[in-house]
Amino acid sequence: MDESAARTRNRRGEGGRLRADILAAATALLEETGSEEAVTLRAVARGVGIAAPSIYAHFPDRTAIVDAVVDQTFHDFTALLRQAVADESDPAERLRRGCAAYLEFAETHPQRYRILFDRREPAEDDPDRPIASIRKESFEFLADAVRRCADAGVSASTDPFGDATAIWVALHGYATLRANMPRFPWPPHDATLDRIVHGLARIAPR
Amino acid sequence: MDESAARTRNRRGEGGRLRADILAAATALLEETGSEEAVTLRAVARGVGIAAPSIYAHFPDRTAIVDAVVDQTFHDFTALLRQAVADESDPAERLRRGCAAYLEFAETHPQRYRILFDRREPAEDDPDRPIASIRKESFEFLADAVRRCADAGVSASTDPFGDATAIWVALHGYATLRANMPRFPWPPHDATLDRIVHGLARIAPR
DNA sequence: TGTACATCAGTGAACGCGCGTTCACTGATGTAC
DNA sequence: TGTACATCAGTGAACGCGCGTTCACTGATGTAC
Repeated sequence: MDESAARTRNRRGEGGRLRADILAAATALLEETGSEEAVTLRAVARGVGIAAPSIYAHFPDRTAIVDAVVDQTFHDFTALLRQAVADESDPAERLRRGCAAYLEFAETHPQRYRILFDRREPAEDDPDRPIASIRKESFEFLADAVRRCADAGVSASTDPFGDATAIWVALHGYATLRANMPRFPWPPHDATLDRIVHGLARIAPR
Repeated sequence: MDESAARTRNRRGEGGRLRADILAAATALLEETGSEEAVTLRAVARGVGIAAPSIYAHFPDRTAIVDAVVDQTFHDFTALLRQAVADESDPAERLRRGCAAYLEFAETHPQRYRILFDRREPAEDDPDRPIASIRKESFEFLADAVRRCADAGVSASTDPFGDATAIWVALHGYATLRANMPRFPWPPHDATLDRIVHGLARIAPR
């Protein structure tokens, strides 16, 4: 996203590259301004260094750009979660790592995290872009981790689904409040994570 | 907020009544649309049934309207919290009632709750409108309740501040996720409240 | 190897819209005499 | 009790702005012959 550089035209057959540039500019704009409304078609075009109408070759309208950012973000988010727990067989550590990765993503990309979870979902899901299912999927990830702890006897949970829900809301609340209140005297990251994992997943402290 | 009714002009000396009407319209607009950006000066004027410039007699600019809604909301919120725990001497029940009131406000006025906690605070607080202090104050309310539990020996907490923080983020996460995901299979309200109060405030189940 | 041409990536000007804000104003209401 | 007048609550028209979107276009790039 270099606004001043004169963009060199893509070669034939490489027009698709502009799509990636548009997406990158939109993502940067969202992350910088912290506002979905700031991601205007014209602002994105300025970010890429192209004329506004050029975007229409790659996206049907403004909302499609934002939607694409959401899709990309969801992909990045779940990939990070999956990667964080890969190769971890100890169920308690697995849960902890998953939670830590969740918070890490939210801290590294606060606005992209917001766009995933901080908007109200529609009464009925668009079959093409089921935001509710997307959210539920990342929740299921958590529920699975708690279930493993319960199955292994590491957690005293009698209701993994309910406990996973509690963990989820705590993670979400921590992620958003922490981003919104940088000057609050937050306890150390690890201490809060401990509270959440031990207190809510009913795992005894190590 | 009746858009069609022809508004009868306020009598002399009662011009201030329009201020209240503007505030009410702005609040209704925010609560209906769920978007701060939707609270435009012109939309508010339409809601009240007046010409847009009439607002300038009562508010210096658009942001002042939103600020006034925030101030009013903060007042309503803390008043509800205070009232919820008045006359309750049992510390555990006091904490529980405080948490329940917190969630109740967020559920009844989801968008007004959002406007309090779901925006990033500025790097430095405006001395006239210290949003950080406002938030901290409602948090202190929670910290005080946890402290009372610890002092009374009802809670096993060794760090009331840290535990109150954990409760706070869980309440906030629950409030916002619940509002954003009406179709998620939420466990019963009471069960989640129990998890939060018992698991995070370290109070043994009754 | 040269050239005419189709294709593709991207542009510039223009549109109508709603916005925040300003300005000069209007007309009902109350008050002084 | 009547009337002139100041005040107050609120208006209508206009401004410049950035927006999303449309339209006809341009000019470089590759290709067919």
